[in-house]
Amino acid sequence: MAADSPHPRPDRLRALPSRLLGLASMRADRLIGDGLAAVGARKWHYAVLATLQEYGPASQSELSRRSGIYRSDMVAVLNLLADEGHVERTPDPADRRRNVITITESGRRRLAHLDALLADLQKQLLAPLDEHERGELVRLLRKLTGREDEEM
Amino acid sequence: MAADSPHPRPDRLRALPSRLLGLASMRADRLIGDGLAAVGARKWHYAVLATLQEYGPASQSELSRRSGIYRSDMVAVLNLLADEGHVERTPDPADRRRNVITITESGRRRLAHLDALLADLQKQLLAPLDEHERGELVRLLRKLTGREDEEM
DNA sequence: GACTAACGTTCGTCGCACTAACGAAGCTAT
DNA sequence: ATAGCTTCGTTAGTGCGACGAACGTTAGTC
Repeated sequence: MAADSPHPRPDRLRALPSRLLGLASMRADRLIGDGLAAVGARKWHYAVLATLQEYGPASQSELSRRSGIYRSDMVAVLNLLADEGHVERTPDPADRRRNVITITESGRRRLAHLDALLADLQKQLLAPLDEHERGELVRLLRKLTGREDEEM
Repeated sequence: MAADSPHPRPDRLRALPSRLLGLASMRADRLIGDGLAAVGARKWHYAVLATLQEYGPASQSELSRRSGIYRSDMVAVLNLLADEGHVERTPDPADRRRNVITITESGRRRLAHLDALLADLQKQLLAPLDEHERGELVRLLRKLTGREDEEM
């Protein structure tokens, strides 16, 4: 191999916040993605189920706004969840443009399962940090993304 | 705006570290991506130029390892940088499989320019955080991604 | 001299964020 | 009432970043 030049200065790349964020996010994505894939789920499935359970039944576009998924992509997610029997999609009698999405009993069980799995994966993800640091990281990220308003 | 439904329970989604990381990273990506695009650059160009300047000339695969870009994708990046005259790609006489990539004077100027731009963008990115918090965030991210070894 | 491995390169895949457009349905105003 | 705007679900498609497969070329190894 070529002479590894002595790198006296730790490069700026390693300290670049945007880069660190990207790196951390990539790891997280992979960890969570793989973990969920192992049980045949994707993060959107979890997001939708959780949103449904917490906010109650909603139309697809409301789900989109609440969960952050584009309504274009919501279709496929709901198709899958409906096929698996985790949600029900019924036309809204009050507004015939809308579908009302409801979580089923099976969906609740699925969500509970995924919740446990997710909790474990988050632990793995944050393993290098101690308890206080984990809290700090979450706080900082919330502040950074403008989500620090609602208390946890 | 739509009636914000009373959400009595702060949902788990908002506090999920992996999700916050993804959100923050997306914002960062966009901010930096747009900022760099405004001057016709991409983050990989910066990464490669910075790596070259800090570690000196190297083969493409070494650049890949050092900067984190896949060697498949390195080709296009170097094509562009070479076309713009920011790097030189010459065959390595010592190993004819390799190319030696060298940063040019023009590349150095470009890098300096991008450095200034990047510094500004990072400031924008971290605007919601105070000085101490920025340091903490970087520290936590480095620890999280296993890059806390080399001091900054 | 045959095997193996690394290098640069091309091509293709996968997932994600996002846009455009469209028919169906609701809302509003004149 | 009807014309015009908006919203909803849906389809299709774009762009990009991360990643894998394979190939010809070249080095090193037995």
